[in-house]
Amino acid sequence: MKQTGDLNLVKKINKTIVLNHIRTDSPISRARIAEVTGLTKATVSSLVNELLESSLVEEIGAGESSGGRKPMMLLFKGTAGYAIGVDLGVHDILAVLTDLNGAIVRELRVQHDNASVDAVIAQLKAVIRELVESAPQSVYSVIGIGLGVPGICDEEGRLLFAPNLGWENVPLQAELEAEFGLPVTIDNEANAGAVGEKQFGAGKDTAHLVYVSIGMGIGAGMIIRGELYRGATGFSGEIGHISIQHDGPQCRCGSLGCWELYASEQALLDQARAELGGDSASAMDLDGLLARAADGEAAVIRLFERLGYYLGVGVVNIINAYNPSYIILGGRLAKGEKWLMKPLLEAVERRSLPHPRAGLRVEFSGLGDRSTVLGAASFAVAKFFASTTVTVEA
Amino acid sequence: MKQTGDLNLVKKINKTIVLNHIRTDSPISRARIAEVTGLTKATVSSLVNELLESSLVEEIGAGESSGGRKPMMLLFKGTAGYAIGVDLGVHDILAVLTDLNGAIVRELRVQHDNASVDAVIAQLKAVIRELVESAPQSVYSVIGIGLGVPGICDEEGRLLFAPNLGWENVPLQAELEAEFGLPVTIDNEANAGAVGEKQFGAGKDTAHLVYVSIGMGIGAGMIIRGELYRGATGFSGEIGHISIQHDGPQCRCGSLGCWELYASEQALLDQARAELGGDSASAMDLDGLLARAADGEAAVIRLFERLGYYLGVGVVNIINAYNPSYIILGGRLAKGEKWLMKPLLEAVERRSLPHPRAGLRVEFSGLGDRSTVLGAASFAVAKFFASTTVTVEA
DNA sequence: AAAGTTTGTAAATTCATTAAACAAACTTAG
DNA sequence: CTAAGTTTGTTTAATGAATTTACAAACTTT
Repeated sequence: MKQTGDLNLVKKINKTIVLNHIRTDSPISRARIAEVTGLTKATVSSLVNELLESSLVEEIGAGESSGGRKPMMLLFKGTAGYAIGVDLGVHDILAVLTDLNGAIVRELRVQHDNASVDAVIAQLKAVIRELVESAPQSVYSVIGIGLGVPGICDEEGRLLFAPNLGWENVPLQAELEAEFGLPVTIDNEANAGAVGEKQFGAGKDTAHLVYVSIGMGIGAGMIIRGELYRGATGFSGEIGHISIQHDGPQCRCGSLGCWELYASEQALLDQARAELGGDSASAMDLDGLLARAADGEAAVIRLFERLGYYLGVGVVNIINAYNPSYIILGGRLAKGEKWLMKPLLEAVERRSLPHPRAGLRVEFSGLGDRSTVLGAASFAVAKFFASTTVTVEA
Repeated sequence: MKQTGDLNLVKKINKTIVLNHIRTDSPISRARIAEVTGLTKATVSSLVNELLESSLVEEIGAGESSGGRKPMMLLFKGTAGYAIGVDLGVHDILAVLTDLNGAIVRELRVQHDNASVDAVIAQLKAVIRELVESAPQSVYSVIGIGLGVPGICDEEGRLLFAPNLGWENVPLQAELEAEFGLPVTIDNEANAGAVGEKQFGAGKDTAHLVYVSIGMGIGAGMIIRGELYRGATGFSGEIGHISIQHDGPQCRCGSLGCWELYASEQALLDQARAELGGDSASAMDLDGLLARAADGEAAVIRLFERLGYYLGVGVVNIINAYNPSYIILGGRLAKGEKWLMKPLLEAVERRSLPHPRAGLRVEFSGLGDRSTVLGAASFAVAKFFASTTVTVEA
């Protein structure tokens, strides 16, 4: 149902606007906020005072005058609370404690051998517990936990299916909420990564971006009209299973010629085994191949370059169908950027339609492997603010 | 910029809610509107009275009592104004006059031979003129014109590129606005078709649907969160140029193995020419082939069935990437539904991921070739209401 | 030092919603 | 057929957030 309007809603809307301006354009004065928002100075004053009282905003002293009274500059108080973001990987857990601005305060990485679901969950809880306990004193303390997982989730935060972990139907959200008594948000790691890039990466001012996570498989998170798009039932973004060869090899998903059979880490390893031969197993994992490419081994470099081409083929499909303004490539394979980028961009240049391509940026993530944790943390922050903020599009 | 809140906004929001309830649930009483919206009876009364004054709503007499005073039933007055929707095809123009409910009042079809851009525009104007002049007397008379075109448009309503018409850079919107002095909205025919299906087809209650228009090429209109998604720069939906064979035949777009090389009307005709041979040209257009298939000619039926398979391959890509709840197939090739549907659904069943497929419907359009005109007309209606209506999501 | 600017607050006004009360119109039970 | 209860829709007063207008404070410029 659509929400009805009343005075309370009006106040929420305007408070949100004021707060968001302080969050993005700080330091800023009351007068300047009034000017850019169209609200009157009196209204802004009143709302700012409430924000000051709730400790979400602070005054940091007078700013430069432009020929009159000096303005009192306002700052969003990121340290009024803290959020926890977790990236549950296939072999490791990366977790961060961030402030409300998304600035990382503390970071923990631990390996896990996925001996059992319970064992990993126990490790997960231990890591989160440590971050919760190390959070600085603050007004709101830890406001929530966000989690990115390598699989698909339903709306109740159950991890339905995570092929690379071998997990099915794990009620992670309920488990963690019971353990910590904090709001927990769970989503696919690609979705979290997309949000991370949108909030903290080069995609900051981008309403339509696609984050492609290239690991053992390929997944995507899509930001549409500034918001994460989850599909009708929450399962969008399985672009690894777009077929780029309709009569190609069988994929475990049941289809033929899926993109990730050509352009994922798994594909790279399979190709390396088939074509390089005779090498030790240890040199045949991703890091081994990256090292050999860095050593200048031509056959390995050719493997990466062909992978770059295949990545390009799939990226072209994204461009023509979605017309995003930014495509960000992340995940473990991003480490091969040096050899992947050129053939990828060549394929994009040659094969995508000119109109959707115009103005498009295609880049590897600048956040490295932190897109997902940061996105996950920002889920928690978003949930914290969601109860008190509303917006209306013009 | 986000819109600020004031009392005026509150009123707009609530008026929109009340009007939309009357539009969708009529006949309905004031008391019932208050009950379902959560607004007080007093507020509803006041807003309804304004709607009555603006002639958008009418009272149609007392309804059934359930043990008290009889309710006065309200109806949306669809005949308070009229809209014009036009589908500019490659060989013909289909235009309708609808009331504000989208009910077709009059329909015109004319052929055009595309002798020149100006000649077609002249025909277009003549058709629209006739519909404008035949519109019944009403409070708001004709409120706008919507146009679906076989090509891509920019935000100023210029038809940038229409390969099958051979047009480039035609400022259609400006031309028509100057001619008729009415608001004109122009968009791709697939986008208009998607809106038509969403408003008037089987996709009524669907927030996420994809309309696939299969003609000489293949295009898509995507409804996301109940709204048409146009991409970052307005060029989304070119799914005909998703490659389903990365090393396949050259497409005129520059890529290889594009879906529409396998699954469009053009593809069918090409395949028929290559494989059937020795037939008269007249039996080689779509209608000819449909007739031959209807006659039971096995070779032709096999052609349609193979096309159905290829359609299925592309539909699977849509399912895995978007996770829509409804995929509607329209366009000229929809006439071949009888032979296309089975292999298409088989491919979907076998190749798409179970989670995104769950609950999905894949159907040929029930609106026939009217999806686009109806959607175009509803652009005009939407624009008419846009100035006075606002909504906020819960 | 005087004049002009800019910032931020204060007081009075506006206006759409809500809450409460009520009149009108109707059904039903005895 | 009357009295009681229900439902509809309007009226009235209260609420509260934004706006308008005015103004004091603080600063720069001439």
